[in-house]
Amino acid sequence: MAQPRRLGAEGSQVRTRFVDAAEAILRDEGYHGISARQVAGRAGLKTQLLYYYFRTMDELLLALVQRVNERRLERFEAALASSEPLRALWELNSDPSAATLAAELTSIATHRDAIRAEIVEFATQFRRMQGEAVERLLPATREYDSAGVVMIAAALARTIVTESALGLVEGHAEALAIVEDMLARFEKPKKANRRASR
Amino acid sequence: MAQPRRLGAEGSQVRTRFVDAAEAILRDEGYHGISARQVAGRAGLKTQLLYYYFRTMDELLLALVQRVNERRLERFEAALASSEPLRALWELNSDPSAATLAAELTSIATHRDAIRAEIVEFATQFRRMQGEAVERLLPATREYDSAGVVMIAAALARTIVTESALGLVEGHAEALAIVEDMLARFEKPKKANRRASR
DNA sequence: GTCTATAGTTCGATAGAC
DNA sequence: GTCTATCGAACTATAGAC
Repeated sequence: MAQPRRLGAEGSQVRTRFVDAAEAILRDEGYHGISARQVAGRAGLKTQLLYYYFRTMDELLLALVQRVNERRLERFEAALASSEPLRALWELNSDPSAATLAAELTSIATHRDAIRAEIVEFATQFRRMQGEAVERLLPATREYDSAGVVMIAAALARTIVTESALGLVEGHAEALAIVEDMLARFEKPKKANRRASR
Repeated sequence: MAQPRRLGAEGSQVRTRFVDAAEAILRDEGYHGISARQVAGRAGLKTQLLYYYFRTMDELLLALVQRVNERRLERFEAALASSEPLRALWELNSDPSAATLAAELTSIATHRDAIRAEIVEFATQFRRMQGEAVERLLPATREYDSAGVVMIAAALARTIVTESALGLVEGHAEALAIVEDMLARFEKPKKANRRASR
């Protein structure tokens, strides 16, 4: 039992098209657009074909979450390798497309246990990795705990992206100015005075 | 036209019960539980009766949004009148019940124009009011812009609440420690050294 | 692997009796 | 103001032919 029908292979091109469509819908319309019919419609495929590749909608969403997470890890490594890793990390968290997707998936996670487990596990690890990276990047003389700074930055970045999508921008510019100030202060600490501006 | 059926009065007790039920569902289960049938079920009333009091589900949700906003304003005034207004403001933004509700309503706002307009308008005003209050509360010698600080605090508070509900807590304690430090530093500036702790 | 057909559920909303 | 009855649409998912 538990395996009534057989499924399309992981690497299948059609399977990928379904995941692509789910991602596009989540980005453009949000969680409410995610139904088997709409995903298939967007992919230009028959609704029932989706159930050949995924047992349930949860399975499709899980595949999307995993793909999103993998991509995020890759971009994280790239950010660390850049010449301004702190700024690159901030921009990774601020990427509208990725942040919107993450927010919608998190919203879905509220009432889908499998999705929630996957998201929470990854987010926990990812945030820890960011904390360790920032710990290495910031001067030892800094004022605040790395994990706390990463948490605050992540919360701010995602909030700005999701609010902007709604047309709510009050306070964004001012908050971004603070972030810019911090980045300018810490990104290239060479030997510069770290209590400079504002 | 546009007024096909007549509706129950604003002050009606039954009407309030529907709004109460919608609020409870949004708190406990999230946006996905908000359907006419489920709201009526929770209220112990017939589904069709809901449509006597509200023309559409949007109208019910709008009534809820307005009630939530009014309550928020009241609590804001109370916070300002407290002995530790900065802390009270932080706690207002961190209240799990209110923050969860706000987050779910915001999520719903994504694809409901009337709801979005109401939420965005209020949030804009409310954030501005908070900015002005903080501007008055913080010492003039402070480092950062009030509006920016309010934005960051609001984003952090809501994020911590919604993530905690999912079971994601990585970085929360560290971020809260930073907030505590700030509050301790600024809440009672009497004549104390403002570069004290850590 | 892809199709047609369809079961079974829930949804928002309305008509009309009482 | 509250009820019964119901429409039409969207939903997840399955059965079975090709």
